Parts: sequence; C-alpha cells; structure tokens
Amino acid sequence: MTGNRRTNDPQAVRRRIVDAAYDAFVAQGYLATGMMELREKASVSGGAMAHHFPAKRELGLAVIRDRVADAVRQTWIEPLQACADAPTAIDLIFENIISDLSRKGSVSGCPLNNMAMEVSPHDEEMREALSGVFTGWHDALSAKFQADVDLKRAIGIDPGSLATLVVAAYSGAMAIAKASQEVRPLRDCRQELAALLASKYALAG
Amino acid sequence: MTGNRRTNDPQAVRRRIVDAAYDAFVAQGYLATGMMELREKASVSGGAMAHHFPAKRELGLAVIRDRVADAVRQTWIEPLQACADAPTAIDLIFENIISDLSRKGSVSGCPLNNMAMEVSPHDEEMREALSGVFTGWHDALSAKFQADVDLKRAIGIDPGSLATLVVAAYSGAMAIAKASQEVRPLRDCRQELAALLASKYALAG
DNA sequence: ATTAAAACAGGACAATCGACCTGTTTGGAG
DNA sequence: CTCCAAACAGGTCGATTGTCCTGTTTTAAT
Repeated sequence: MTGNRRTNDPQAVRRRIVDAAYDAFVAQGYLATGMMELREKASVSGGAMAHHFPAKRELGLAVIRDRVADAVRQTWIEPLQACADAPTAIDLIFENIISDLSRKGSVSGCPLNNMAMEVSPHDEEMREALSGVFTGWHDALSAKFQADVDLKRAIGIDPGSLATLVVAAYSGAMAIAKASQEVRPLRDCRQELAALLASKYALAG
Repeated sequence: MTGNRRTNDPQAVRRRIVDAAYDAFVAQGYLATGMMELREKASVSGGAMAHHFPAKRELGLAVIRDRVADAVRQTWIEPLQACADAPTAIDLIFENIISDLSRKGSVSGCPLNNMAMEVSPHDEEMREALSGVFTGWHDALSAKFQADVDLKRAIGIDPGSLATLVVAAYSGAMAIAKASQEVRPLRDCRQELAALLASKYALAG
C-alpha cells in the first residue's frame, strides 16, 4: 500500500556516513561522537550503519584513509606541488588556513592532529594509518625541499628535518590556536617560518 | 567489633586521585578514562571520590591546574630560567625529553597537548585553563628571548612570534612522535631549532 | 562531653554506549 | 523468471558511563 519504493545506493549511503563522521570527529572528537548521533546526522538506519560499518573502529579507519588523508592532500600536498618552490607554497598554505579560520570564527583544529592525539593510544591500526598520513605529508614536503636544492634554489638545507619542523610547527600552531581560539599562533608561525626559509633561500640564486 | 580504625587524610586522598587521574589522562585520554577505573587505581571509595570531585570535569580542572601546569613548569619554565640563554635552554630541554623517551620506549605525548586536543571543544572552563598554561609557557619563553635581546646576545628577533614557533614545534613534534611512536621528529626539530637560533645569536656577541 | 560539619563507605540510579539480531526489500547474476 | 547475496529497516541487548543517595565514622570546635 505504501507506494514508496526504496532505491539502494550503497556508495551514497556510505559516503553520507563517512562525511558525517568526519565532520563530527573533527568538531567534537572520536570518542565523544556516538554511533546513534551519526545515524541521525547521516539519516541512516541502524541496519544500514551496521552493514557498512560493523564496528566503530572501522568507521574511524575509513574516515582516516578516505577523508583525513584527502584533507592533507588538498591543503598541503597539492599546493606544494603547484607552487614554484617550497617557501612560497608554505606561505600560501598558511595564508589560506588563516583566512579560512578568520572567516569561520572558531578553530576546530587540524583534523589529522585531532584524531591522532585521541585515537593513537587505543588502536594500533588507526595509529599506523594516521602515522602514514603524517609520513606522506612529511615526504611531500621533504621532496619539495630536495627539488629546490637540486635546482640550486637553496643551499645548506636538510630536507628531511626541515620538513619535520614545518609539519610540527603547523600542527603545534593549530593545537595552540584550538586551545586559545585565536589565529595569532598561526600568524606567528607563518612569519617565523617565512623568515627562516627566506634566509636559507637567499644565499642561493 | 572490627577494631580497624579509620584515619582521615583528605589531602592525601585528593592527591592520590589527582595523581592517578593525571597518569591515566596522559596515557589514555580524558574521555577514555572512567571514574570507576580511577577509584581502583587510587584505592578510593565512591563516596570519597564524590566528596572530593562531585563531577568529572572538576577532576579534569584540578589535573590541569595542579599537574599539567606543573609539568610544563618543571620541564620548560624552570630550565629556561636556570640556563644562560634561550638557545642552550631549549637544546637542553629537547635533549632531556629525547633521552627520557628513548629510555621509556613508548611515546605518550605532551600532557598539555593531549588534554587540550580532547577537552577544548567540550568544556569552556577547561579550555581556558589549558590556554592559560600555553600562555604561561609562551610568555616565559618570550621573556627569555627578550632578555637575551636586552643583553645584546641576539639581534633581529621578534620574541613573541619566535616563542610561538618553539612551543608549536615542540607540541607538534610530540604529536608526530606519539602517532609514529618514534623519537625522530623530536631530534629533527631539535636540530632545526638549534640551527635557527644559532644563526640569530651568531650575529651578536 | 556535645555537636556539627567534614570525610568516607558502599551501593543504586538512569542514561547512553557500541554491538547485534531478525526480518524485509532491492538488484544483479544465472 | 529464479534465486541469492547485498542492502537496508527497526528494534533489542548487556555493559559501562557518570552521578547521586543514604548511612557511618572521623575530626575539630565549643
């Protein structure tokens, strides 16, 4: 009698769930977000949820691999490869983040950092997945520094450790910004990193 | 009949609870630690727990104000004031942390950062307390840089933003170290920060 | 000694968590 | 068309969460 026909679209359902989970995990954290809450936000029944993600940790893994990794790729790796050299890319990335946060008003922090802090002690597989995202980020940055060295744009650089410093400074600045709800830490780090890189790139050229 | 006499020692009981809570919060996180678990670790009855900390958030606030703030003071602020200048202090602090972690084997992360990431979105009062600890840390570092400038040990320095970079680099390096379970990120940041500060301090003197 | 408040014991409470169950519907392979 | 697995609906389950309650003991002030 109820003429409503159901149309199965597993990919879309799964995407809705992962999207809602990503938003909630970033905004409130992994543990603080309940499965019931995600069902409502994604408009998904308990059966569908259990079918796609039998356990919460599998949803967490999906969020890390599908969304967190992509967020890092979009905001860091791609701009890095699109710009001429590392310093201009880094400065542009910081500028984008700062203006985004200034527009939004509140600081919810770095998605990767947020999940890594909370989840790492409890689940080895998720920890390794998060570590892999960090590694990919670091390696892309390190490769760009190395390319700049090869092109004689910079000298006296240790690409690996310098990349670590940039990643750490960004993550840490985001953490402070989240705790203080201010953009100031990001501006400070942008300024200091720009000055540091400028001195290393000035010698060449 | 039971001749066992009880001796009230509220300060010691409270200290046992806060100590157990600090350890657990740092190791597994605030949300992942249950009140029941803390009662057992501190050997405290439900009544005593409720008497000293009617709600979990008050215990969280006590941990932040009594233990986290003190941890930052011990590992950062005091060495900073004891050393001659900022660069040697920072390098010494990193060395201490690195050898501690190498000895311990596992990396549980920066206590301040751990709590800040997890708790900030949920509780405004705890967020402000954590932000205050960050501010105290930053200000002590900034004051040391300023002192070095006044003593003509360094020139061309912006104490405020440089302090932010150091705090962010340390927090971020700890985060990466926690996610990857390696000390490498800390070694990298130590090396880069030492080089950066050396160049700024070389011009003077 | 009396008394009131602080300190503590032990258990109960509703609420919520994540996981799971049985049944129904859809959609593609044969 | 037949058939079966995938996709989905809706509800239930035990366990655990944080909080609170009643009663008892200790402590200190008067």
